[in-house]
Amino acid sequence: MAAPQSAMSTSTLVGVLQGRVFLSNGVLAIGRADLLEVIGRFGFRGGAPERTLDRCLARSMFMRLPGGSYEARIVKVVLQDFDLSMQTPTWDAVVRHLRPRALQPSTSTASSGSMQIDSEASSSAPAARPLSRKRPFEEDEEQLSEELQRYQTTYVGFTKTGLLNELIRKDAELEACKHAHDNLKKKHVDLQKKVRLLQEQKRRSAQTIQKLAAKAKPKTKSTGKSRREPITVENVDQRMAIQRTKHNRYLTVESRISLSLRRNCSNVACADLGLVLLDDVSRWTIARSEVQTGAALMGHAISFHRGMDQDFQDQCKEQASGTLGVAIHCISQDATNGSIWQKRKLVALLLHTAYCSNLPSSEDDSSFAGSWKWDLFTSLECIADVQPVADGTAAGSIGLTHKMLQSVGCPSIWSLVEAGQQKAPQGHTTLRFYVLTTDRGPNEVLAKKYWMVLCRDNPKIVCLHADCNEHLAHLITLQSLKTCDNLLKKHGRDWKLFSSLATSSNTLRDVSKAFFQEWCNQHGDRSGVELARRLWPKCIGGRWNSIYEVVCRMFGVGGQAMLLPVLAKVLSKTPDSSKLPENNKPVHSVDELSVDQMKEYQKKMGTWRVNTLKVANDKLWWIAADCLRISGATLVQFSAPGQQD
DNA sequence: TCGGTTGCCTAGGCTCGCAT
DNA sequence: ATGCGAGCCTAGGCAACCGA
Repeated sequence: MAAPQSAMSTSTLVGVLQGRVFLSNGVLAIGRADLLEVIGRFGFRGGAPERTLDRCLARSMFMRLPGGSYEARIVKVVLQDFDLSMQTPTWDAVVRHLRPRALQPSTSTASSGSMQIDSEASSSAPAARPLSRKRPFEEDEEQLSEELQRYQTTYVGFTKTGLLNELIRKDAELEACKHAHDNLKKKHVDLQKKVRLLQEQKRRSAQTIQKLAAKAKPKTKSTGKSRREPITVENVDQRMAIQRTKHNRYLTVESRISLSLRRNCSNVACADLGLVLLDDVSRWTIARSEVQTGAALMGHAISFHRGMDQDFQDQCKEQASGTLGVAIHCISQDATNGSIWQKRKLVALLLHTAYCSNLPSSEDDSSFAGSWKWDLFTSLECIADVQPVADGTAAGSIGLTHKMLQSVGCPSIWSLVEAGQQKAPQGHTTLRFYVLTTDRGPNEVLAKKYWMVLCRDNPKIVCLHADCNEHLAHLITLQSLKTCDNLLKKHGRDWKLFSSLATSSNTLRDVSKAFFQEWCNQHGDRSGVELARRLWPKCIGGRWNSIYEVVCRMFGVGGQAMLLPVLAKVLSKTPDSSKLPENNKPVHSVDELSVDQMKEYQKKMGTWRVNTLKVANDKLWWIAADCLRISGATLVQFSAPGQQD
């Protein structure tokens, strides 16, 4: 804002800072916007600043100057008697001391001097706020002057500005002390609360210990057995009951385990299990119980393996001459099909550990020779936490195995080799056996080789391979299919058994609707609903046992006599070629790829239909399938015991 | 501390309506 | 007739809050 020239006629212009004009009589010549800000900051009379300004102007509390400026005398008191070299913080503090309730127009002449204000800080100076030293404006001039004069008499040699600065400094110190005091007070209250809580915890713990001790004492005396009885057929209802504590509020630990077992042994959602059990238990309680039970099992496994390590270390310390420690870890690991969770596979690991920290030598115990003394071993079977498969390679498999073993506290070959363990003192030996049971996937086979390489230089770690029996059934089926194909070739057949079964099942799935209708036409509606309504099962390569479902269905619906007439009728019809691009019909899709795929599919299905009809007419195909069905029953029983009818 | 409630979110499956 | 997307449902996870 430019300095109004007319203002110089009544006051002497001494400076222009940040658009504000400072006059030698201690007033500001400021613009309307600044004046409104001043009114807003000092809260003159309350109400909207605009209305306040209008009222003040009407009462000549501000003087309007030519050029759109106003003369505001709010700084008169300060400027009268002081040297005017105060910095902005000082100025703000002074204003706080002098927060006026009303502005009194003053006619007093001003003293000379100039005021310097930090322009940047000035614009963001804090708004006036009431302080402990707040005074009404009516008394401000007289009281402040009297107070300062009194101080000057006491503190001789100080200027008024110096005294004021001292007051401001003391104010700041007081504020800081108050703040620190509040903090300490709060901390004190918190600590008192914490002490009370700890005392309460201590008291309760002591009570619980007393109660448990009182409970345990008579039982151990009277029976001499463990406090917990194992679950048997007779007491299963009692042990698995859902019970609550005496206030009927909290579930007992046994009940929580029971809930989680019931949930895991059933296919009932958490939200519905309460309804099934006729207990008003929330789904969250059941979910929490599952987590707690799982955590307890994991904790037990970790505790067991730590105990094992401790036992081995104790034996090492004792330096028992000629003793042998043996640990056997049987690891079974397999992954699910892909995309089971977040587009990824999941892998599970079953671990069976048995160990004996001090196996007697054959010289010590004559009965030991020739047989293991398994009663000296302590064992545990546990399941590691399920992990998602991020890397399907052998290295990824090793990483997952290592991670899952760590999760149950069992050292892996890797961790043993890395830790340089097996450095037992002279006289004591600890042997570790790792039995790795997996499928015959290429990554698993390679991973097993990696494990063997890892421990090849360590004679105290033995790594053994084993094949999973369930996967073995698939491998046996595969081998029998190969043998069957060789025999078929010798009998002049150009089709193979698995591929012909897969082709026929795909064809039957493709024509399922027509197949059902034709079956109903030929064999009646009742037979159609019973035998032909369900979708034909699929053959899946790799899951070789899947063909048993197909051959069982083939003979379950009546074999060649029932199936062939229907198939012949359905497959003799020309396939629907209405969508083939060779026809001159308009094609909706503009996607060339999908057109190509459609053509390819139609072509393939045409070939499959011909092949299906061909093998269905061949008596040998039915005989081979029947042989497979009969011979496979045992394998399926091994592989998936619940599936066999 | 425990158990219940509520709200918000994700994933997957299914149905239905609409456009082609 | 078919493909596609919106919407709904189910199952479940997580966090915050509340009351006893």
